[in-house]
Amino acid sequence: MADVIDEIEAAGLPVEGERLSLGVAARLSRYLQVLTQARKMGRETISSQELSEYTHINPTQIRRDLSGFGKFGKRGVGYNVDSLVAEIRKILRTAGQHNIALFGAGHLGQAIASSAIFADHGFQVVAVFDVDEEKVGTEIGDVVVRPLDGGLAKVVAEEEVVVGVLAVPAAAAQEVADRLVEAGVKIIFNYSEQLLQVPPEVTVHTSSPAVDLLYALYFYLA
Amino acid sequence: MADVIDEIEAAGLPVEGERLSLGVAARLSRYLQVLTQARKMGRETISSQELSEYTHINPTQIRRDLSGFGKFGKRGVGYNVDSLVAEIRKILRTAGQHNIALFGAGHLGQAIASSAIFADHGFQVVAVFDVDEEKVGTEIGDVVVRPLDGGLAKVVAEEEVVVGVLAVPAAAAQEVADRLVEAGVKIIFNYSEQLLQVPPEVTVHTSSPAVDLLYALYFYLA
DNA sequence: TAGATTGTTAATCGATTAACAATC
DNA sequence: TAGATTGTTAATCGATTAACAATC
Repeated sequence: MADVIDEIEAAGLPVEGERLSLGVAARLSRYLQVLTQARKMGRETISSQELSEYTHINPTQIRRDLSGFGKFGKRGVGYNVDSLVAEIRKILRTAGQHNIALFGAGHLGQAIASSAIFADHGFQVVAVFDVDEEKVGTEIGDVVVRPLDGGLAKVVAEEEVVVGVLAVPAAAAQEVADRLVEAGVKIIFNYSEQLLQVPPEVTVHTSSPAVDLLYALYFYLA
Repeated sequence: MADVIDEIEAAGLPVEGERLSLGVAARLSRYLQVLTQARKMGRETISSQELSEYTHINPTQIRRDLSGFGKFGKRGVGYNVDSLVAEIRKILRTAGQHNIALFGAGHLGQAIASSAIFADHGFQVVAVFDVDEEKVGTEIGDVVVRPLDGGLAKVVAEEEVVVGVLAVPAAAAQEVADRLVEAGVKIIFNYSEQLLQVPPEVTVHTSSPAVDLLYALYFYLA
């Protein structure tokens, strides 16, 4: 049996139950976003060619990624949007609901809280924190803004928060990160420019639109 | 001479004047962001190990990327932050100033306009457009909000706008994209969830924080 | 049937990694 | 000198691409 798995792996194909490679997981996430949006637009099927146009990922790569997990497409037609969404969610094991705590109720925080993009992928903002006393007590979405020291650890535990999103000024980001680490949060999403220091078991994702722009510009200018 | 270049290329090293590979350009952009921030924090040198912690890119990969363009580091010490910023900007040919037009003066638009992240990398918001008549005429940063049909093509030409940033609702994104294409803008940065249709010479970058989150979550849950 | 698109192969290219001498 | 970190090699692994038979 181990021989068979070795053989499958040698062929470069993903194995059920195995951890996905970084690249495959990243690409599947991108397919999922396009599919989710295509579904909203009423699309029933989509081809690897179209997925490629929206993700800038090679169509052969897309077919290869997907065919590793099953025969999801129909030749001559493409992939059924609904069923492919379900399949990828199964593969990524993110079919459920995940709770987020948001820090910062300024423009960025309000933009995030009111964006559909998190909700579309099963993320729900269950708590918002801000240091500004004028903002504390106001409502964002249907969540009341709490003071920063308003029982963060308790909220994380009770609401099963798995992700902390930082939409605070750079100067405040490290302190909030420290509190999140202390409360046991393992994933931090950093929208500030601040470089964060965290223990190795915590993952920080820094969102950097300007970096993407530099990169796009290079190919435009060159 | 061509033989020498062939040999260098065969060794996998970048050649002066050649177009960078997608991967190298993307990674250099990320190094640049971390270096920019490290400089703000008063750091004078940084090691490949530290760059790796902030970018999640392998330290050997980082040294390899950089050594392809010159010997920028000091053994036992690391890289000088200031000079490495200058070197990478030279390599990416993005040392200059680039102008942006922003669409949408809501929470997201205001967050973008007031963020330091674009400014840090030489991008300047030179015009803001919005359909909302109440917002038209107000100031964001030091730019007055214009009506959406307020001479977009003229602004693009006169202010040398190279990038259009969409911070509008999904329903409005395609129309703005069409107008940008018509005005000759070749790079569109899309913060809405909308999948945009554009001609092949135009590049769309869709910023998708939720996608990054899905991806991070996969490794946390698995 | 004709056209389109998947699933898959095979060949190439670029990324990743460990290891270590060179050297600050 | 001792410790740290670069620059570079070599070996492996994963991504990319073209091509095309299978089949809807």
